[in-house]
This record gives sequence, structure tokens and C-alpha cells, in this order.
Amino acid sequence: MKAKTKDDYAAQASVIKAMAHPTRLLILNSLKKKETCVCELRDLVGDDISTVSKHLLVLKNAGLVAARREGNWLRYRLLCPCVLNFADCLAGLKK
Amino acid sequence: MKAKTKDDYAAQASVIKAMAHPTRLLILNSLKKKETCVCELRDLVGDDISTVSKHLLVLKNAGLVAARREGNWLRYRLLCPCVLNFADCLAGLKK
DNA sequence: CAGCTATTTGGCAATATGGCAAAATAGCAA
DNA sequence: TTGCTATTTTGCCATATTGCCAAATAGCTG
Repeated sequence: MKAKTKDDYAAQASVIKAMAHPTRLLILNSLKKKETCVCELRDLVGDDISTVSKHLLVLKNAGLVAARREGNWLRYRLLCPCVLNFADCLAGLKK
Repeated sequence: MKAKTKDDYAAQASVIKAMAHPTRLLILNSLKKKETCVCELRDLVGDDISTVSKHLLVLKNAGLVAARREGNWLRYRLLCPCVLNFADCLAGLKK
């Protein structure tokens, strides 16, 4: 692995920042199991649907998820399952 | 892996948030190579030393680094190298 | 002790973020 | 077209974060 520039770190940090929220981690974990529409995710996390939508936008901009329209529903899916390996690695840290 | 509670996600998110900054990623990568004192890290990142110190505090509170005093110097070291595997996984995402 | 170096802390202004609600948009069906 | 549902966008406000400077602290040496 070569030396990284500040830009490299900024790019990584922006993706990590996208994960750095409890609700978004919950969403990512849920998407690991299956493609899910926004309304299901709203029921899961319990926040206002506009809030859930904003979280999904954050994840989409970070390149972590993608959406596919199916009739009225947008089904989101996880693009990078490796992020959850990381979450598991962290789970071992604190306990 | 069992279902996680909101608290589990909050704990994970707080660690991830600690990583979600370009300067802190740079610091973590540097610490992977060797224990490093604050003044060396200041030269590396180029910010004011108080700013670097605050970043290190964030990392310490997250449980990612620890400090050891050696004379006048505090040498910081990385507690959880696995976090960098994650960063590498992300690096593969964008390119 | 005084004087020095390394580091942390407090305060502050600028900026970013989270979440709610209202308005806007996209697609379906009659 | 109108009406309906699912979703996104926008505006707003409260809160959190960032990074600088100055002051305070911790440990060394003489």
C-alpha cells in the first residue's frame, strides 16, 4: 500500500462519515439481508420517512447503496458488504 | 451474529465517527507503522498542535489509540489495526 | 525552586449535521 | 385528465464539530 494523499483520506473519511450514524448502520445491516423499500425501513427505524430518506441519500452519495425502482417503491440494496465486516471488527473492541 | 439493539449501533457509530475525519485517518495510518509522539504527528498533518491533540483525544475516547509517556513525550499507539483493513476495503470502492 | 518543552484544555466563530414538517415529484389507475 | 400512494426535496432550527489562539498543565533539568 502506497502513501496516501490528503485527498485519499478525505475520500475515505467521507464514506466513513456516511456510516457514522446509528440509524444508517441499522439500515446497512438490514439491507445486508435483502433489498428493502423506504417504507419498510421507516417501520424498522421508527423515524419520520423524510428522515429515513435523507439517511438513504447520504448512503447513496457515499456509494454504499443503490436504489432500483419497482412500481411505486424504491428498493435499496447494499453495494459494499465489506462495511459490515468492519462493524463486526469494532464490535469486538468494546466488549 | 444476533440482532443488534439501538445501543449496539450507537456504540459502533461512535467509533466509526471517531474515524470519520481525514486527519484522524492519516494519524491512524501513521500509528500503524510505529508509536508516534504528538509533535511528530503535528509535522505530519500540518495543523496546529492543539488541533492534533484534540483529534488524538477523540481517537482515545473511541478506544482506538492509547498513549504512553516517555519522558517529556507522549507516544501514541494504535489499539485496533483492524480499522485500517476497513479503510482499505473502502479504498477499493471508489476507484 | 525557576525555566524549559510537550501536551492538553477552554473559548470562540464558522461550518456541518439531524430531524421534523410542508411542499414537490414520480408513478399507477380510473 | 384527476386522484392516490410512495418517495424526495426543501426550509427551518437546534445541536455538534472543526480548528485556531491563548492559557493551563505535566514532566524534565539544573
